[in-house]
Amino acid sequence: MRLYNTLTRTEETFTPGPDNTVRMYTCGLTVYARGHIGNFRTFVCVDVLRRTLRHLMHYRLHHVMNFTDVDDRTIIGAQKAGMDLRAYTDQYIAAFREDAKALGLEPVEENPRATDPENIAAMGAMIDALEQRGHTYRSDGSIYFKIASMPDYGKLAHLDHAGIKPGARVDSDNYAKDDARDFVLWKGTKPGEPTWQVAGDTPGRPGWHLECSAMALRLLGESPIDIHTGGIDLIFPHHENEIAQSECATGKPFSRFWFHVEHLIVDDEKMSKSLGNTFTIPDIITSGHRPSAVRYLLLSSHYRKQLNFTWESLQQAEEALRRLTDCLARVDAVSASGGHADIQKRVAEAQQAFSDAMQHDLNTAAALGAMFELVRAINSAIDAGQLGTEDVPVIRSAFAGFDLVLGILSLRHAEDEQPPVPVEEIERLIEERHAARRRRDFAAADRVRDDLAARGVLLEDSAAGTRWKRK
RNA sequence: GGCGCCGUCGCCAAGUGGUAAGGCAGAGGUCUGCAAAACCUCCACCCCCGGUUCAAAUCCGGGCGGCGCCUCCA
Repeated sequence: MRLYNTLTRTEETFTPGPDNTVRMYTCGLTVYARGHIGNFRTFVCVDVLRRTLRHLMHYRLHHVMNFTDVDDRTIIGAQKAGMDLRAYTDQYIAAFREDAKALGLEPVEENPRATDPENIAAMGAMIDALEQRGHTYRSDGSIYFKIASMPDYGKLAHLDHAGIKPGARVDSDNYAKDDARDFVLWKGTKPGEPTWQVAGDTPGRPGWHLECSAMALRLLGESPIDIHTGGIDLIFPHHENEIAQSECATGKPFSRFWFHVEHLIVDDEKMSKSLGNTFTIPDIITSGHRPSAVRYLLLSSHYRKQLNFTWESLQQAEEALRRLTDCLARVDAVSASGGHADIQKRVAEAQQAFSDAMQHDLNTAAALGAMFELVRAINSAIDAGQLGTEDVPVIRSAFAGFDLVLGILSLRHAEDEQPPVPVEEIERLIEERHAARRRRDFAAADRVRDDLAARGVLLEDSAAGTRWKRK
């Protein structure tokens, strides 16, 4: 498949390692607050990459996504809450897991935390390697990476010293550095802060970038790993510095591919906690929308384009997704016997178009287009009475295949299994309404339908009977 | 100031050299007790101006507009 590589700024053919396994690392959430849907845009797009590699390309995955559970924000948050750092960050990891499930993220193979002892140890080992190779210096009890020691520093971000904005605040830390571009590997201990011992018993805590390099190499093995992913804002300085640390420590390239997801925008501004314009999954649910619609919306445009979040587009996503599930419900109700070569040909064409689109740098919008073209063909065939029970499994298996990659239909079905009104009650009311219709008491029948609609359940009559669905 | 991305129907969004996918919304029709769903029909000279080409939404140049990164950030 073709995949855009930030390192080369071109689309390249991606191939897995010799064992057909893809070793992938994703920079996960800093767990000082609940993640918002901008954060989750990245994770959903990475999930689609993961699913495409796994379910469409049939590669094996070894995918690591970390939790950053120690940094200024988590420390300050824990102090304010009067909690232990671990307990404080546990809450947000739990929230992440809930939201990830609501958005249909496939579990990844490993979710390390920066403060796990084996990861702290790996960071210490990396600092040792960097010290031995002469890439570090110490100042005020902290250990720094010396950028002047790495000739090709800046190759990912294409930024150099001259590109740094004059007068810009270069570092928010109160640590002494030789060069403004140098970054801290290990922050010297401060009173009241959590402390670990590494690198010749230096007390302190990890710098911003060290954990990802250390965990990626510890868990994924020898570099280069195959794909490193994250939000576009991580290109600089985070990923640039990860490259610096990892490559100077090992003497080998860190990652073959760099995959970056563009920002979610809201009101023409980046969605971010500092701007106060964020929405979380609980916010979405409170507003009466469904996580499946969020996932659909996030997949409706290309991952390398900014996506402007609006409630209108979320509603449009909701309706589009409904068209897909309504079609599949109609397919399930088909009772005529036989099979039809024409519709099965359309299915095969859609599968091809879907696969082509996904293999072309994850063109999810085009892949959805292929699904909708098939939906129209199927609906037309049903209306014309040209769909039989032999066609049904062919269609179902095609959509199951699409959904292994996109993960929207199964998510919606899971939501539908928990309607706002108990299923037994819905079924009882459908029976009541059915009786009313039989005695041609349409006023009573309509009342049942309207009442259910007010409670979030819609009824649809057809020759095959009455179907209910969530609003 | 440096680097990068983007501007396609009312809204969302593919297409990146061969004459504009798809979804939402809207209009008309068919079906229906009424709805809903579905189907059929209708709905775009692709921000502007030049240039290259037999041919450009797609390539080149110049504008205009928007966003991001250069500082913690998905």
